[in-house]
Amino acid sequence: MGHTKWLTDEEMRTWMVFIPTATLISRELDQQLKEDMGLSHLQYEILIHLNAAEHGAMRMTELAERLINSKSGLTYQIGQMEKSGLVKRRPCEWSKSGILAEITDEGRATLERAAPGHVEKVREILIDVLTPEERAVITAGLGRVRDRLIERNQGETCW
Amino acid sequence: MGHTKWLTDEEMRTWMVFIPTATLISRELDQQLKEDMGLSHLQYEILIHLNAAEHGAMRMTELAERLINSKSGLTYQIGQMEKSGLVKRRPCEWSKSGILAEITDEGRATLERAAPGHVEKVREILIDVLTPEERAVITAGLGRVRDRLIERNQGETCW
DNA sequence: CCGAGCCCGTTCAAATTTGAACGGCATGGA
DNA sequence: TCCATGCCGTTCAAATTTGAACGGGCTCGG
Repeated sequence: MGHTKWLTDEEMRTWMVFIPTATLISRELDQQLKEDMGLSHLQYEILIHLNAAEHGAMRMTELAERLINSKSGLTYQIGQMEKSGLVKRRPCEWSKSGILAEITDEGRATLERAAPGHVEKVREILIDVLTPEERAVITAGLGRVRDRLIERNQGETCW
Repeated sequence: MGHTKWLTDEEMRTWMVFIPTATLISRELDQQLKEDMGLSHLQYEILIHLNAAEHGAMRMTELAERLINSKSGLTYQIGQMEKSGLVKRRPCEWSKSGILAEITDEGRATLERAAPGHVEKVREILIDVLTPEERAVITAGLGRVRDRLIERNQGETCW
């Protein structure tokens, strides 16, 4: 505990580049989705996850975990999206206390319309700016970082 | 514009790893700072920037830009931190309408107490999980991504 | 001198996020 | 059977964030 192992210049550069980049990317995507389709990035992600799930439905808690979101935050957003007709709630058959969030046809249609612009933006600001080699390294390295963080958070119930 | 250039599997993997990792890291740091020192990550960053600035002071708008934050959001947070005594406001001498946010002694002391734990966490969750080679690639690649985003946002006044 | 336009930081209302607490339901051991 | 415990999704109040609008001061062209 006595001595802090400070970051070297090289380490500091990595760190100083990571957060701002992530913030900028997030901001950019949010803005694009909002302008084009009136969706927040979170809402878009919700649609993506539900669309990919079997039967287009997923349980609230599981969805929250996948999205790395708080349960209450998800409740709120699903509420909003239900109002917009992108999603609907349905009781879960096999677990009486569970609730399924299910994507509607309108939700799928919205997603289809939103996807091209979103993907294009992702390419433009991130993917196409990196070389395949860089992408490979980033995928491997950050993948490891992510897995550790997920693993470590296993024990905790939720937020 | 007919055809969307979708992401390949390899590209998709990069993308699917990036946002969750950033989210998890951000969450983790927020939590650690909050628990240890009652600071949000934004507040910590504000202290870092002010501490590094000449005279420990910076103009609101410039600070907001550096932090990639909205002006109104910064006004709010500086207000909070002023209440806590970490920061104070001071009129800007050379530009009558400007205001300087200045770190206080208490702010510096808080930062000093907060830094070791923060750095340790950054190491633990990101830096030490990556090899030096990975860090080099990430710094270069994401640095380019960041610079492009900043450049592109030059024209816009603010948020 | 005057007014248009700009930058500054703030204000405001609305939207969102957060975390703690709650009620419903299920499970397992006493 | 009965209660402790745990998970589920929701609710609630408080904190924060967002974006538009505002008032003040400055500068430049008329």
